[in-house]
Amino acid sequence: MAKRVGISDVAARAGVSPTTVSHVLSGRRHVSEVTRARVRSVMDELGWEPNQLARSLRMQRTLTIALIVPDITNPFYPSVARGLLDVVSEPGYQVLIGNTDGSPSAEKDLVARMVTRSVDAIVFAGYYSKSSDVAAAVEAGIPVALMGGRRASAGIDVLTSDDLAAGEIATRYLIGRGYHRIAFITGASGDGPPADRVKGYRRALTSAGLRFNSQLIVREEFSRAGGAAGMEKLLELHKPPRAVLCTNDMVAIGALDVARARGLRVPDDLAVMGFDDIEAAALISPSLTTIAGDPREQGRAVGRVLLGRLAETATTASLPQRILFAPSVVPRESA
Amino acid sequence: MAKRVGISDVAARAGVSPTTVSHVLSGRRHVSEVTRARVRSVMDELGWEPNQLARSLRMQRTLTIALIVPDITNPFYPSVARGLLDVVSEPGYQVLIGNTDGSPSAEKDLVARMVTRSVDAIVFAGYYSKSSDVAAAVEAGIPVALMGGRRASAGIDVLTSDDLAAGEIATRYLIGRGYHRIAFITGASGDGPPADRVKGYRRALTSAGLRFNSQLIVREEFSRAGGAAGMEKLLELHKPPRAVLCTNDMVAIGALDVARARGLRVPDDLAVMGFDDIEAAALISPSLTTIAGDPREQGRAVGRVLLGRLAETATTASLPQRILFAPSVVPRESA
DNA sequence: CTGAAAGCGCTTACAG
DNA sequence: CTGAAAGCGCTTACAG
Repeated sequence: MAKRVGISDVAARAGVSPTTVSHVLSGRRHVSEVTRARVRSVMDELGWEPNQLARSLRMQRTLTIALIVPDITNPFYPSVARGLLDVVSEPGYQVLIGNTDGSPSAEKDLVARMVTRSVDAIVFAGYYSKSSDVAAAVEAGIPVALMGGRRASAGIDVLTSDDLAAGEIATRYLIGRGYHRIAFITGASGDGPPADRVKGYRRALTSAGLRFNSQLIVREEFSRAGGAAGMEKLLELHKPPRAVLCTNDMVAIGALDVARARGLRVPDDLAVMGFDDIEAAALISPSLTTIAGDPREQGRAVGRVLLGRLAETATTASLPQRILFAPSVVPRESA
Repeated sequence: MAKRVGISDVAARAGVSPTTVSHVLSGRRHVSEVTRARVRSVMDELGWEPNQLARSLRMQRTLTIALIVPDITNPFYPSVARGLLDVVSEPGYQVLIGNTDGSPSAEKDLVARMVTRSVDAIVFAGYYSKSSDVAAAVEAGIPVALMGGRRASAGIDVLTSDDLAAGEIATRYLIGRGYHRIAFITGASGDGPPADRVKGYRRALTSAGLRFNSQLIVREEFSRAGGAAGMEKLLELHKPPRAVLCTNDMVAIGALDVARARGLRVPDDLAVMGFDDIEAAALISPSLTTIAGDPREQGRAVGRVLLGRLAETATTASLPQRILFAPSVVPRESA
């Protein structure tokens, strides 16, 4: 590899100053037709492209967005990444990914690293996203989009799926199909998305004039085994449910395992519904009716919000927003 | 946000030169105990961390690795990304992701962009990875790891799954379980991984003393529908196969659909095997026996190779390597 | 319409 | 043991 050519090489060869070369590139000041043509041809000839590093240092922006997630291996996040890339690539941004495994120290560390790298913006998704996780970025004046947070605050826009609506929509769907005795297999109580889904379930029951029965809420692990255990418990009830909502698709698959083992017909004897629409939901048999957000669209929305922030000036800045993504039913065989 | 503090602020406050501050940070030259302690405390006090951009420009390395893939949404790639992060994060590298959709122009474009951004290394995975795709990087002296390429060349290490071995291993597994009439549902002929899998299948048959029968190779789309279509064709044969190898798991799931519809018992009447071990393979019923590489480990291997290249000097440089990843059988219910 | 010079924030030969 | 100065490769006030 020969010595990399720089702007001054181009300038010398074209018989102009680096200033002028820079201006033909940026178009930020008029350059005479002939000069411009000459510079352009020298650029092509030498194959020169401006070094982004130097440019970034000088212009104080890197055209880089950090995407910090708990586990890039969880299919939700690649879809978000895709959506983000969909909208930010065109204006020239690249995305830097960071994986935290949900560890608070890794989260802090990664945010700090991204700050020292002068990323232009950060999208942060933690299992329990809190604004304190991104304090270092906010302090440095870097706009952040928090996925899954409870509320927006200065410098932090929040974008999250509407889990309460998800629970409501799922429940209304089952009620609409004639199921009145509906159970819910969820996890340990807390106040994350699972709790919101249960809240939506209660709300939908109430507004349909159905009684909420706490016996029909069972708490298990968020796994296939948890779903199976929950289903067993429900079937031991004096009056077992006719339909069961499961806090996520893996739990629903566990519930279906039990239904199959017991010889129950799904959805006739028992309807089963999950949340998230993982890839397997469509592939198992019976296929799983579930509630889906659109992670790629969420990624796009995040990109748009951030691009908006990056285009703002101090005087045009709008208030931090909280954007909720409405989910919808993906009807399949199980309910 | 106050004006960002720089190395000269730290130096001034500690009563030393920026040179010294830099050296206490890098440890590349001795600094007296007391000075070092003073500088350190000022660093903490002001919360100063060196601006990576400036550092990169000066040191001519960015501690950044680009990962260019066709579709980050294909679960194979997030796993590779994870493995890559596993090994490169510790020494301080970050990874920049690029999505090409397999478009040759997007591939060239992304490689070029990564070069202008002075990434330290590139891992490139195309659907049909060729070294010409990364020519710009090689010219710029940036080491590249090509995933899926046919051969290594100057500046390009190749790491790829051993599809020939995969086909052989799968076939031997079926033979070992007593299946002798084994079909293969694959795609249009070509010379990518699918063709290698078929080649391995032929080789295993031959070395087991079984006859290769071209009627038992059917070519369909790489999809669930393709798998179903292929299975139908095979069942129409005068003597249908007792076992079928499918070029990937989605195709295998299509084959299983047909088996279920026809009331065939799997694996007694018909054994079905796929390749790749997608998430759904374990979740469907009967669960799918398949062949798995270990994408995360592949990502780790890529990271190690690249880190090795980055540590090399002109004199210590070793020849480009081609590394093959051996797959293994994941035995489940379907075969 | 164009250029010389300063500066983004560091590191590192060079000198003492 | 330490510092002054040059330089990484650009962009942009400032001046003409």
